[in-house]
Amino acid sequence: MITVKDIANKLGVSPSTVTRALANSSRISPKTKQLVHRTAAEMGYVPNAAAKTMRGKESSLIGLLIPDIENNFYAQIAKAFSEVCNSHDFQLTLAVSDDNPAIEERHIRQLVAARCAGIAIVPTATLTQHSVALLSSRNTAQLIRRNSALNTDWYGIDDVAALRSATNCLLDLNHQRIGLVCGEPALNSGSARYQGYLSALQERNVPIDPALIMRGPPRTHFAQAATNRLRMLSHPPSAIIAAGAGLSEGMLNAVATWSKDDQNAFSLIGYSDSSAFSWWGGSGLTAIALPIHQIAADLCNKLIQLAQDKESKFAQPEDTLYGSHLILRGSVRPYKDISGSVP
Amino acid sequence: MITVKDIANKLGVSPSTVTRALANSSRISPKTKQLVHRTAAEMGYVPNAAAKTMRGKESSLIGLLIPDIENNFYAQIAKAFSEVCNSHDFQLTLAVSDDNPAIEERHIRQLVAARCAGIAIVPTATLTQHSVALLSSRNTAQLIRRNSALNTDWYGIDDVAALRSATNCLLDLNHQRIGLVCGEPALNSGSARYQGYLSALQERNVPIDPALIMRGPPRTHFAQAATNRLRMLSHPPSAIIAAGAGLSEGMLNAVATWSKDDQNAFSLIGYSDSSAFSWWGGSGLTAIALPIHQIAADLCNKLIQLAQDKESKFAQPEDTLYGSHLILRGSVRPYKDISGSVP
DNA sequence: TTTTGTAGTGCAAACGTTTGCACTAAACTA
DNA sequence: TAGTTTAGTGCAAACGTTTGCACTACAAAA
Repeated sequence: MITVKDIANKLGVSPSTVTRALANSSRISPKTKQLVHRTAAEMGYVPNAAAKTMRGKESSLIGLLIPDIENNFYAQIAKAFSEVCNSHDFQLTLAVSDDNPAIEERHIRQLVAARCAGIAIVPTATLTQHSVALLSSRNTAQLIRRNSALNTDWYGIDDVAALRSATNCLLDLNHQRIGLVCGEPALNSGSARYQGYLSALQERNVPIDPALIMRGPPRTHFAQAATNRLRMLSHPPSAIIAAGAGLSEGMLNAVATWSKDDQNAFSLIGYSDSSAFSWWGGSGLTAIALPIHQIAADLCNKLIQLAQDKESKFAQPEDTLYGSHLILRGSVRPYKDISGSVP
Repeated sequence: MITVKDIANKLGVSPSTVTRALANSSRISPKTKQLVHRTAAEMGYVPNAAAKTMRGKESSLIGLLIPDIENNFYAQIAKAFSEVCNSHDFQLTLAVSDDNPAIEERHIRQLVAARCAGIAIVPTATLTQHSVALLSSRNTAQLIRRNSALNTDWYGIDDVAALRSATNCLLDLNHQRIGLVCGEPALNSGSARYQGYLSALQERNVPIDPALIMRGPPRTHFAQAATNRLRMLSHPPSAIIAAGAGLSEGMLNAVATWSKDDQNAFSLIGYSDSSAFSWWGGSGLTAIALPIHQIAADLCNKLIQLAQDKESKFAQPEDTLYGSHLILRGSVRPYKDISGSVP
């Protein structure tokens, strides 16, 4: 591989002149600059990022650590990061934790070893102590989920409002028994969504049936099982809300195995809209739509800004909340009592 | 940040002893090893990957360059890469080209600058000359698409067979006019899929109507427009095959805007199965299923192996083909002539 | 006792880039 | 003319890790 030294030798100048010319320093004569640039291009010079990192203390890598990449929600985040990184000449490293704290720690160690300029993380509910320690002195920000052990910026959704509006939508259509598939209490996102659901019911004095509330790990598998359990209840709900991106996937996987009649017996609401939801079931899946691209892009920009501004590094961490809105599709229908007790 | 030198100073030994101890060299006494390991952990030492790269000539990064990440097909690839990289202590850097050769070149330059141990690429149809030159001396492999300007291994699908079987499936159900939404001729994948379609028709002596064949860039937008054009034909097809992952997305986006009657008037086949396809339209989308996780994992393993075995580096590039199978769902129905000309 | 072997450790160089400082030569200023 | 500035360039050190070579003890062999 060609190095600055090779270019310098070929041109009979010193390596420093070459670097400065390539960096467009004002202290190099225009002729020299042009010559260096041309020669570098001719020789196929590509700077060595590792060497640059060595001197500068930090690489131009931005780390993104997410639980899943197959889920469209996280894919959208990755897309936004890719775009922002590219436009600022940073490079994206993707790490997938599969919601496993051990794998997560492994990835964090790698990201720190790479001296990433910034790290964005959707943390698991139970970050290991090592993970916390590794991240503590680095430029880090949390996305969607917020782990209080991490003293960082957080970019998230106003989930209380999001779930309240989803629940209200169903209440407006006379649903009274609304199933909720939700993240476990250890997840702040799960708790906020749960609170939103609860408060909507309470405001209307609708009785709360704990049997309708399924809380567990934010995984597809759990949601699939939970959704099937809701269906099998002796007194089942008439509607189900999946309060998470992975959970929505699980819910839909479950429903896909049901009979047509059963499918029609439940109104459904998913979390984080995706284009696949508009195809769903012929009439589409009603879903909570999030400005997720915007959130991810904002966060990525913030990380890059923090990496570049040495001063702003000592600012207090802030929380940034984003709103959401409901997209109504065919999966939500007005409740009709089929028991016959009321005309 | 803690360095080996810091550990060495604290212990009163030399940096080389520390490195060797951490690397479990047989030439270090067990006591020293244990001491060093403990001290390193206590001090929170995390090795500097850049320094390691400097010495070793190569980083432990694996670059993955794909056209899109929101499409489930590519997300599955990224997932497989993430898993394999993690299990071999490599790190994944993700680059999204959006099928734009200029962005692609930019990313390639970054990947080369990072001295990636291996680069996997789903190339655009028209790689720039610079891109080709940058990749020429690096450990590279192509995935799915194959650009002949790149003299590398290729891991792809037997697309002729895949499209032949999809087309035959429709012919078996008496469809005669089958629309094809396909990648442009400059893409080898597009050409192979086109050939598969053609050969199936020819083998049964079914007339080929060029109006039914839409070839263009492998983008969602193109496919959406093309699908809408097929519907508007004065003599429209009774079935449509989307011969690409992005193209399937476009086709479904188009169909989602149609009337229920029109939706039922067309049998549909998508490319690269995903869980969302099983939800599609209530009865599911028939699709060509690919062992994409396996393909991506195999390729990633190969890249890592090549990066580690110095000898195998000079082997001739090979093509590896994978089979596919059709998953039948409700979107494909037998053809019924509704013109009334035949009973 | 001398020689040979070996276990354990240290020294120093190298990887490629950047940058503070020093230097030269030419162009000004007084 | 002598002193001062300025433009342009070079020298050398530093970043953190690894590794070939050299070195010191001490043990085993002759």
